[in-house]
Amino acid sequence: MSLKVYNTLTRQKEEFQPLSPPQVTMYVCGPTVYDNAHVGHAMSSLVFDIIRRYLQYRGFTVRHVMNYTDVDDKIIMRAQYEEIDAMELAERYIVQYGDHLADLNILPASAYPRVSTEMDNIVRVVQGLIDKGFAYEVDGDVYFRVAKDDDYGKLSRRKLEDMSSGSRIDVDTRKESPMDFALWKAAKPGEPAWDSPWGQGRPGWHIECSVMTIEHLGEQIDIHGGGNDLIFPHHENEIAQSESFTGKPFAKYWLHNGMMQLAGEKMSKSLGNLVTIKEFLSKHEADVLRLLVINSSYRSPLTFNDEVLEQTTRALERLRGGLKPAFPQASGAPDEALQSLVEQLEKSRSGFNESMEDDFNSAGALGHLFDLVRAINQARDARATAEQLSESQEALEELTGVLGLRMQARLADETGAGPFIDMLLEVRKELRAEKLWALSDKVRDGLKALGVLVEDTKDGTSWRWE
RNA sequence: GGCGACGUGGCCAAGUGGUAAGGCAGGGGCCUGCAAAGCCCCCAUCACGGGUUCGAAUCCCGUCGUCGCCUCCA
Repeated sequence: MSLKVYNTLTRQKEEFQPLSPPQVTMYVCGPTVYDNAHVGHAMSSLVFDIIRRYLQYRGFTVRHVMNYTDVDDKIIMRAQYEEIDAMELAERYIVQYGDHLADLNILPASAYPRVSTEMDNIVRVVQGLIDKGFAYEVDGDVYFRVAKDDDYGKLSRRKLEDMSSGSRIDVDTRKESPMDFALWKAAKPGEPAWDSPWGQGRPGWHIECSVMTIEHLGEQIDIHGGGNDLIFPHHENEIAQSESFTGKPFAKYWLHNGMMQLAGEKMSKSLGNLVTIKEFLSKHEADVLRLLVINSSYRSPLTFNDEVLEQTTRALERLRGGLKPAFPQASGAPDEALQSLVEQLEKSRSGFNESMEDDFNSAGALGHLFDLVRAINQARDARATAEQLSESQEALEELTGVLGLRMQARLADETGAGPFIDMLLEVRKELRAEKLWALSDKVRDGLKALGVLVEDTKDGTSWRWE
């Protein structure tokens, strides 16, 4: 099999061939830390976590870097408003985002560089661009000279002429071209500032990612990822800076995730239509968000609303149901039942792989896992023993694990209520033996009201948190 | 205005040339004291109009609609 990935740069699926296998270098643009992160940010981190996990499952060694933008206009404005230090504000949200990543079961990156810790490198690269004629200084600002970069616009497929005509950018007459963008901005009074050959100032937005990529992964990398709202201008400018500086192709594959949609619109801070990760996790399990992401193409917009969350929660229950144990008194399933389980396991495993090979088609892969769940349930119903189910259930755990699902339902003893619930169910068992249905149902309904689902089977009664 | 993406059953969503995965919801049945869970069965011809082809949801043209980027944004 061969892995195909959709490359924004070429607008087509290409065979994935890293520069020096089995090593894969991947840089993903992280958040600007000035406020609570929302589920759209989580989506992006989840998408690239799934990609990373699949690459590792497939035998690649992934070096993964995600940055935090901790020097930025909005951080400064917010800090001034709250009357605290800008770095302190950024630190607060960096810590919070790190917690979110852990809560969401996202594998730790190899490095989390920040603008504030890369300042020397940034200055060095900006100076290098000036030296090579790709940038110029005006009144303490440094701008990238777009006209000097002959393939500028190749990622977003824009032509300079098209852009300047319809431009909404205020024309800064000091710039040679309206499309020239800032590499370094002179400090205004009261703003955080760093020393540079052009005076006190701070970096422009795009340069940090070029510098961090080169510093932490090298001048040429395999995968550069981020939301598709970053294609222009951010990634376009990264390419311009990096390739002008190094003279080499920058990232081989550009991967972009679609936007989270709330009420038909992109979820964003500026539109104010957002659900923070904190809010989400207070109401739902992390696996629900991950399953939502898995169940559609990472490149497409993702519908996010209460109805879909409800559906996804149910789907997660079903998926986990495949891991329920064999019946305690199971005596063994007939050969043909076991045979069809084995066949479905093979089909599901190969189907899963084929789907994921096709540009990480996790939704297709998930479909094959649900087929496996059904087969396991059928075998269990046919009295398969734990031993007879184990191979399939282990495969289900392995493959859902590749997608990063934890598959752990809320633990029974999490609240310490387990022994009390067990005792109630023991009493209920006696009530049922006496056929006192009204009373036994009262116990079940009462527990249900407290979030405990009671299920009777031939082999006894089990319960779980709703 | 420029560039790009998308429009599949009630909802979410795979599938990009050979006659529509999966999940949720719904209907019927089995099981069950009842329920829950599980199992079985049923439930779409793919926005619309042309065209190419033996054959199209899948390719081309047009129309309508939705969304994204062009300004900070995952």
